[in-house]
Amino acid sequence: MNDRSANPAAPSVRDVALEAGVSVGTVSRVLNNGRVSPERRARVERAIVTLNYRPNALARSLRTHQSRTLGLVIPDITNPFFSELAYHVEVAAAEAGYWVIVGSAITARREREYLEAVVERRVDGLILVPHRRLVDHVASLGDVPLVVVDREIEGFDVISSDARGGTAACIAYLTELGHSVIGCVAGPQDVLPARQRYEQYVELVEPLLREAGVPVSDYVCFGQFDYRSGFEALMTLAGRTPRPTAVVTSSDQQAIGALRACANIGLRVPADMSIVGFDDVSLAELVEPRLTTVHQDIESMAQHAVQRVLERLAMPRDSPHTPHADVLPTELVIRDSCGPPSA
Amino acid sequence: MNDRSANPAAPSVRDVALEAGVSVGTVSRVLNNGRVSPERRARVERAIVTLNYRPNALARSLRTHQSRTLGLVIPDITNPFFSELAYHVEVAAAEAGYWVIVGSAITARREREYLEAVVERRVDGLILVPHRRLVDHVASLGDVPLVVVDREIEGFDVISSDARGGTAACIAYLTELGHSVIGCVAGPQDVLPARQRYEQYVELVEPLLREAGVPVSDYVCFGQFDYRSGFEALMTLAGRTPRPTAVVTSSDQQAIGALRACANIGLRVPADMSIVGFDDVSLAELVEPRLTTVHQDIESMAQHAVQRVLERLAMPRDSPHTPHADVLPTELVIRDSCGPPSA
DNA sequence: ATGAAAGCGCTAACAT
DNA sequence: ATGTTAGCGCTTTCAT
Repeated sequence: MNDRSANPAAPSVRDVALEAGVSVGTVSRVLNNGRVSPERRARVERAIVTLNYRPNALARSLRTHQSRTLGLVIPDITNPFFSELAYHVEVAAAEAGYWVIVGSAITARREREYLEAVVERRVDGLILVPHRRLVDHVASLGDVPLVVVDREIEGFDVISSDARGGTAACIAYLTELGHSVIGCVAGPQDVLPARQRYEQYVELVEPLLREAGVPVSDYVCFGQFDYRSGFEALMTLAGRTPRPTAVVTSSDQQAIGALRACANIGLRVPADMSIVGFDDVSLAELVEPRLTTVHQDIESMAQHAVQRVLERLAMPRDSPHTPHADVLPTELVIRDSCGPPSA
Repeated sequence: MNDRSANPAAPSVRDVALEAGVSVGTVSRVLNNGRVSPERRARVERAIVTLNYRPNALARSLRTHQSRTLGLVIPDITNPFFSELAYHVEVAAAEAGYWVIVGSAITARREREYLEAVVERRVDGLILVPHRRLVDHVASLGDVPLVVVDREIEGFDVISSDARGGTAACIAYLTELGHSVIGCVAGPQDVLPARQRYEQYVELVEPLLREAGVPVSDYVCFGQFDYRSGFEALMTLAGRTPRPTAVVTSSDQQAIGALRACANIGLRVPADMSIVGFDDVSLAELVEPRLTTVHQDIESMAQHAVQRVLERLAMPRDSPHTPHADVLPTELVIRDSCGPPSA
């Protein structure tokens, strides 16, 4: 290892002690608000300023077995849902005196690497939005307190929001408006909330479609959560006969992609086509038309996640615990992208 | 400190050595690909698996004086420009075998805290997008290699993109289209690229406006980089007489906010109003109409930043170095939000 | 209240 | 090639 990369001048407790004319123990005590006479405390503090001393968090954590750091591993920091989650997790953690290391794990392999890196860094706890359901590698992580957000892993605490309820609210709203031929842009089915949204859709819409004599399967397109999937799905759905008059999606990004597709093929929203999103990211009310969507309280999810992980970390490791599941309420936000069918 | 929060069972090199019947030195050597006989190597590797051992990165860094970690401190992870930057920095760093800790510092105070935390964690280098120009606290950080992105701090390496050139290209394009009364949504003037965009605008548009007998100051609105500022600015600008037929902005988010405002007051884009963005975040081509904007190569900025910081970190600390400034080219991407003035 | 000293988990220099 | 050991910078007994 190249030792030149060490900061040659970084002062240590020892240097501070020397400068202040006290022992290292005393320096450590002022650093940690221990009992120190005012006179010596002042001397130490002066020395700290003089030397521009900064405690080495590595050494400190090594000694105390805690880092006051949480790890957050998400699939894609570029996705507004996750970047907002990251933001709120940071804020909630900071409030409790914790830092967070976030890792954006675009692939499952990368996720595994991140998880390991973060554990090797001895974070005190872990918040994870895993890629898929079956994450065997979490088991090998040791007994770091871990909470899963927006997904589900057997045996761990999970924080999610009420996907079924949200979807049901969408469908109810649309049928009330007069729609019956309702399409669905579904998300990846190995992701829990996407599956729930899909299942709830089928449960509610299949009867309607059967009445019209068409198979539900023709009115569902599976894809990712991204814009492109929404775009492509809408192109497909718009080709069905009878053409759906409304489409529910699994993310705002899909919905915005669908909006784009409508614009491209001359379908007016909502006159010719109603679109409903999912998530209510801040962009939702800035597109044209403003998106009717299902609001997920990301801030609250973040707060619950941090609280749970801190809770786990405060209890003895071997204490028995049943995993806890928090399902946060979800709410339909009505804006401009839905209306009665024009036919 | 509460010792219960330590992982009680986390095995150490010593445990592995015991299990494998070798010395700690040998274990360390297999961990670091040193010379070890195949036979003992195998024994150690087996022990590692058996114990589910993970090296303690803290102890390792403490000993070697390097963490193979970079710190990235940005103003707001929620802003797509920065989240894309974060993503690409992570990728570029990973390629070189480095991890990155990202901190989203919404306030200047928070920025200072992050910078300190990250230095205390002994990151090998730092990439920073500072809040304001005058960041006295970076000086007190010690001599960590630091590169500044998209801003400028005296004495440090900086990576930026050609804001002036980008703005000039917008204006040229608009005048070619026939516009002369061009408004401007400016960004915070203590942020370098925002100031450059503004200055370039004034330089180019003031002569045009003077001809029309109106003061430029009436055609500029200052704000943040966010949607709301763009929205509000456009509302103001649309009230001027003569009404501008085109507006240049300082970010895509501003531009999207402006698009919204146009929709609200019944201004068609681009027929009644041309809008040009800045940044070309992935969202730009997904709004309706698709945004004509100035493309910044975020990926390239990220790569340059990582490369520079790695470079600094490889050279001896006391070696003389003139700060380097990389200004990356910028490019006008023509999509649908601009057209000739209809009047 | 303070100093001396042990030790957190690891690597690297030194012996062998 | 392998074992032994000092020490990275810190906190925390244990004496005093």
